[in-house]
Amino acid sequence: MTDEARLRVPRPPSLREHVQETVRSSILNGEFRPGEHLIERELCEAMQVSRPLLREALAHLEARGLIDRVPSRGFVVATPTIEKVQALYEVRGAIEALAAQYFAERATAEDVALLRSRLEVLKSLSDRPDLGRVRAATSEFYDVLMGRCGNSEIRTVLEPVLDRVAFMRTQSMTRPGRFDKSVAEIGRIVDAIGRGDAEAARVLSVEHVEAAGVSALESLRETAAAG
Amino acid sequence: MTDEARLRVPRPPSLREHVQETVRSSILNGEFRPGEHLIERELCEAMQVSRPLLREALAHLEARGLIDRVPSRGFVVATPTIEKVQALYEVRGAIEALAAQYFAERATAEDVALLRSRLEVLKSLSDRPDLGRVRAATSEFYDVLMGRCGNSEIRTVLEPVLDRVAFMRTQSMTRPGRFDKSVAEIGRIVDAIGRGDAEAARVLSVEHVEAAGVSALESLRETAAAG
DNA sequence: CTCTGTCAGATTGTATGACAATCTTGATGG
DNA sequence: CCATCAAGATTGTCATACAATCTGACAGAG
Repeated sequence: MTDEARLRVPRPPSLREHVQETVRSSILNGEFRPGEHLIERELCEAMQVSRPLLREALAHLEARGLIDRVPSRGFVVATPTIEKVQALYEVRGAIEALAAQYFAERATAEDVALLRSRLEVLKSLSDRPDLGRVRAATSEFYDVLMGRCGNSEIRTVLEPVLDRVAFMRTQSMTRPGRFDKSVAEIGRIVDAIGRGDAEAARVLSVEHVEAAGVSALESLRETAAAG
Repeated sequence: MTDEARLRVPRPPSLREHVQETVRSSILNGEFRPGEHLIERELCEAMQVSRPLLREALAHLEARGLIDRVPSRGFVVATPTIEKVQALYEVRGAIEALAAQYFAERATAEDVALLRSRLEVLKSLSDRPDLGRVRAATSEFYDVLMGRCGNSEIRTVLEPVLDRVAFMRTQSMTRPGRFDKSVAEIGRIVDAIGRGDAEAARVLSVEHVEAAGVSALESLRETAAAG
């Protein structure tokens, strides 16, 4: 396995993969709004790819829950209802707690140091919270947490969940004080991990995601009321 | 939402959906073995559908982790390694525990009664464990557990995980005594749910899936050693 | 006899164009 | 203003095509 990974020659990402990531990131950063109808011909022209290829990519994104298929109408960007967001945050809490717990139990000192360094990046952004930077730093933190917690499947399960609440997350991060609180909570989780206190890491993670969920639901209700 | 669900007129499953389910069930019941190469032209001919349509279906299954894409070689049925199965059972435990916990906290008496009836079906199979019947009954039990636990997203997250260990599960169920033990464990979970003891339901679920994982890994090691 | 290079065949990756079924929209007429 | 209908847009699906790449076999070199 080590050899396999080390000797692998990097392949250029396939065209389909590229299409998929393009649509995905367009949704994640809000370029395509929830409920928006994705018109295949338009996307094909914009990206200069064939319709079968685009539809393959969309099928992939549909399976991940990022878009919905409406019969005879095609694909629309998934709309987060209150119930769905609530449910997603509950699931996210359980899985993230598992990741934190395993990280505390299984990670090496080097892994913990890396996690700490990602946390430092987040902390350094507290002064001037640039949305793009915050997203990138958060994503890198999760990369380490999911990638080195000793359970390779947590990533495959958690990633779609994070994608589906990504838009909520950036919205709730802009709420006054939420970002600092969030970083502080994550700091306590990392501290628990550093102590090797898996149970504390687990509980703190559940609480952290719960708080994040409350914040996300608040901003969702606001925008729903405003719209 | 209630209206939406109640008023929906049943649509015939689209062709693509049908293709997808056909390939999926062929993998789940072991007709396509792990590692097997899926040749597109053959599948197209067998199902009498076009290649773009088949590839859409395969893209969907790839996103769910049931098949892997090998560059320039196409799709192969995902191979469960020891590490992956271990990791999947850990994740499954966390999510299933969440479902059981919420079921205990949120379900109505009617829901609990329905869950109990599904359990009775499982118990009734203890005498003569027919593999097909066991699978069907287990799947129906999970349908109720996931569908009525008060969190609609648990299903979307747990289902792919269950799919990916489906083959392991049927294998480990045939181990002497495992099925009866499994049913007994599930019985204790349902009892806890019936008492409204969410914490017990959670812990018992984690333990149940842990035991199931041990059994699955044992049979995986055996077949690995035999092959 | 083993290794290496090469070539044909098989298979994927991707594109084009097409057409019926269905939905939406706007116009028409009451 | 409302109901009806026709035109246009869009999806669902197909057949076909072709270059790039992989596989396996075969031939030649050491």
